[in-house]
Amino acid sequence: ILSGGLNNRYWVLDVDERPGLKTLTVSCSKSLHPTETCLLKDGWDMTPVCCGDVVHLEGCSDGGSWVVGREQGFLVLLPDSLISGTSISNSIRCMRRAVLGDMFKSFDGGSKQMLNGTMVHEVFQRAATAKDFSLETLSKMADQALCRPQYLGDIRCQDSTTVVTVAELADIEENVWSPRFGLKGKIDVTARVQIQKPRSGSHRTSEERTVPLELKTGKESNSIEHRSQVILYTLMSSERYHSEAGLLLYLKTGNLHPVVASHMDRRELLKLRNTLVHHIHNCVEKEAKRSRLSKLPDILTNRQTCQYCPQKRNCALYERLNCLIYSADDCEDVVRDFLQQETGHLIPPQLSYFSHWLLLCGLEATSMEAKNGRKRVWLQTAEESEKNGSCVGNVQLSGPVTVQSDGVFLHRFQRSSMVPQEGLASSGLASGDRIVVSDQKGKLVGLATGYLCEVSKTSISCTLDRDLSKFSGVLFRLDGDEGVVGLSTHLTNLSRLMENSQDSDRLRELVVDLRPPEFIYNLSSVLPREAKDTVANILKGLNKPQKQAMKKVLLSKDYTLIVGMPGTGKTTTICTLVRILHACGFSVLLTSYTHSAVDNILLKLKRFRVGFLRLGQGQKVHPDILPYTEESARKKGVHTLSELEQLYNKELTVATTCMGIKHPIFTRRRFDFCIIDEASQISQPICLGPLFYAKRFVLVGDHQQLPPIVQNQEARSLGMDESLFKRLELHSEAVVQLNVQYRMNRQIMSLSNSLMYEGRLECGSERTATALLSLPFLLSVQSELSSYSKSHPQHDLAWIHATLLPSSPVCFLDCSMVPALESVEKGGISNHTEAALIHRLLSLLIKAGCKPSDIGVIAPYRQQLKSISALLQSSAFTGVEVNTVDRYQGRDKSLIVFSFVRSTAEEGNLGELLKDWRRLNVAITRAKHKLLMVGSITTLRRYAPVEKLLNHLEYMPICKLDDLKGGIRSPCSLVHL
DNA sequence: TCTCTGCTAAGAGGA
Repeated sequence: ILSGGLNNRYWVLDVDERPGLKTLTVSCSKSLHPTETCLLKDGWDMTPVCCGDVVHLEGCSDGGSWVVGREQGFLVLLPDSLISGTSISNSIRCMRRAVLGDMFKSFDGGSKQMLNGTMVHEVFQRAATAKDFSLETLSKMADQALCRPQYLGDIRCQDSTTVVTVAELADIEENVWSPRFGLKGKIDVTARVQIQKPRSGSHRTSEERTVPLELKTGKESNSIEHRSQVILYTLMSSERYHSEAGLLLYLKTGNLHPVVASHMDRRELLKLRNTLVHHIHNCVEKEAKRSRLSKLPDILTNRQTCQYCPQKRNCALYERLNCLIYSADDCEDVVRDFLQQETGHLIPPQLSYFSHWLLLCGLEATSMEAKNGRKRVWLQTAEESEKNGSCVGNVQLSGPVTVQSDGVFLHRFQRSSMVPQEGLASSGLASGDRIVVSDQKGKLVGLATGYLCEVSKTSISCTLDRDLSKFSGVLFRLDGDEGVVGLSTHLTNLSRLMENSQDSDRLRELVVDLRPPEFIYNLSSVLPREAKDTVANILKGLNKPQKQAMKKVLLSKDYTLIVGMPGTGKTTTICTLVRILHACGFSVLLTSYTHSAVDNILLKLKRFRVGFLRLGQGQKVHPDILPYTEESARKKGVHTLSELEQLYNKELTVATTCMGIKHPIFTRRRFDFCIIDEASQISQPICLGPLFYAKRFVLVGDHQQLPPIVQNQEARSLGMDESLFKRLELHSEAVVQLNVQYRMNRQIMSLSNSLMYEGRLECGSERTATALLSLPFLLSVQSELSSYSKSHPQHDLAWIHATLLPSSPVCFLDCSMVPALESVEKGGISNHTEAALIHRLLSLLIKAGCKPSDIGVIAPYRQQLKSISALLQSSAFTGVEVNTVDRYQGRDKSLIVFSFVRSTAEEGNLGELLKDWRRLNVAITRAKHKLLMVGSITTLRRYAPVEKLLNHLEYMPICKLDDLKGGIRSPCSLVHL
């Protein structure tokens, strides 16, 4: 989105370089006409700006020619990537460290001093808010701070002539997003101050200003880093307060330093920002059509500085990769020593693994960044965003703001009376959505974040992280916030895998070197005598492969892979496994990628009185599991470190998502086993995370079902969608297959057997094998159809009769000759004829007595779900679940209708989705009793997997809809039915 | 050519 004005955005069309001078040809118009020029000189010419970049220009433009030089103007590179103040001030010493810090985020372990700093900040901010700095109050507040649960367990103007008086606090911990300068940050204290300066005569002038005030609790260094931080806060809040100076307060000494920035200071800091953002955005580069990792800023060879750098391992790893990629190994002795010390324990294949995955993550990050929707908050007006359904504008605070127990602020907004009334409920935002609050004018961007609670026609309530009551009267906009989750967890896990430690060494052997897993041969050595009876009892309920799986896990020294084919009772198996391990006294870390998968197992486990601790945000946890969360345990009162330790150590079993491993519990606890469900859908770097905390692990999944989603095409082709489950499967001695299924009847199962499992899938019982759809009122529907046929002999309805029959569990309706062509819309691909046909079939099936809640409709494309749902609005269809293939994985329904969607008249481009065998396999294995497939065989034959399925189907009914006379040509003619 | 769920976050200080 390009624009002129205050937050202007220009596209760089051309870069002309000459010594000491860079000339950019830019345009802020979508048509790229007219163009303007921008002259960069006096050091600005070193800005790493490239063709195709978006820039923001400050200063004066004379008839379409900008000059950015020593005394005037700024250029902000890629301004929509907001860079934090601390990242920039960190880059002063070492740009390389700042870039690595952005990639490998949570790497800094923390220290006592940091914890102390956080607490002292809070005490000061509270005292300042209360305007009470008495010793008594301070010590009371300090005591309170010491008992605050979030700190528990987290172990890891001094100018003679000018007098500055802080008159009032405007805000504490104010959040600022500045799209103008491409900056973001949180300001410790925003203070209203009175500044009295001596004038040349005897008079003193006095003025009032609102300025950022930065607190420091450590040594009074008045360092360039500290002052830079203040300058950046002043700059990013300049549109709010128009201040030119800020304050730096050292709490240890009580000294207050005014920090006044010159143009030069701001200029140099913005140049640093530009360099930093350039490196962050260009971590991958193309060389002869192949992508590779880019070079980082140069390595600093200062022993003193590097010794304590939290990024030193990543720094060294990157340098080693450099040598691999660019075959340059002529480095200084100091550097060679450093590399040897940090990475000497790694062999080349391990470095390659790291390098390979870093590249994949870099590629994927590019694709994710392109889709990042957060910048809409400042680039799009509220009206534009409202049209997309991701925003509500023109709302005002209504009623008081109330503080909730968990420290969040409950706000209520209503549409301002100044603008035409329109229902809020239709906005597209729904309760539970994450939101960002900004002002309508775009001056106060990102004021607060939180969750929507309730959306009605007239008002919206939400819980926010900050109290906005002082903004009564201000017009706000609320934007849906998808958040910006980069790949820092991936990278952090990869980096940890390369660590020189026992845990990492072992995991590296298994995962990277693919060392064969080892097993012991005798169960009696692992089974405690007193647990034998209990275990034997639990085993009774299992079938043969399930029992084998249990045994294999107990005998494993490294890992076990459990292949859970569709319907084979994966959840039950995991639940039983946990019960057995629990009975043996083993501790278990139970995880999966999604909250719902974790809770599915826990819901079962709960019935067997196996205790567990569930970590994770209450908002995401299943209501019935909430009593087991840390949150609810804390409500009963946890006040001391030992109470907290007790809470964390009490249960043998701990459950959380793979991303939940940043929890402080993992700084202390190790587990005997880690079980990961859905493992075939988790990307390798994420799957590694929980494995660091367990001696042995169990991956449960099925690589014949859906793989991890990878957005970037190149990353996918380089293997990013290979899960750890798939990678380790080559060691067949570690694999147990659950092949006895209790879901599908014989005919439905045979599809999957011929498509994927080569006949290995078996029915668990004759009852499963022969179960059919129940349609109690089929007779009356049939007679209705017959009488319709009599009065309309031109419509041959034999195909409908055939389709409805419960005795034919698999049925393909071929629309090739109808024809039923797909349509490409903005939201994706859909097929209206298939949607209409499905609508009619469902009404008949429901009329025949099929319960709507027993029906699932599946399509590979979201847009098709929309067009089907739109037809199923009437209350008769309430309960029918319409969803994508991906979302149906792990679930089933008695009756499944699958819409293939794709159908083109000519040889067009085919999508990727249906080319995937695994997606098709998931789609056809969701039905228990009846599977109806709707699609155009002529088009679908071009997909290899569908072709194979169709060949198998020749033994089953395929209704060719061209056989009927007019009946389908206009599906509306079925309406009479 | 479109499938998707995870995540609070910027900063807390030392050498």
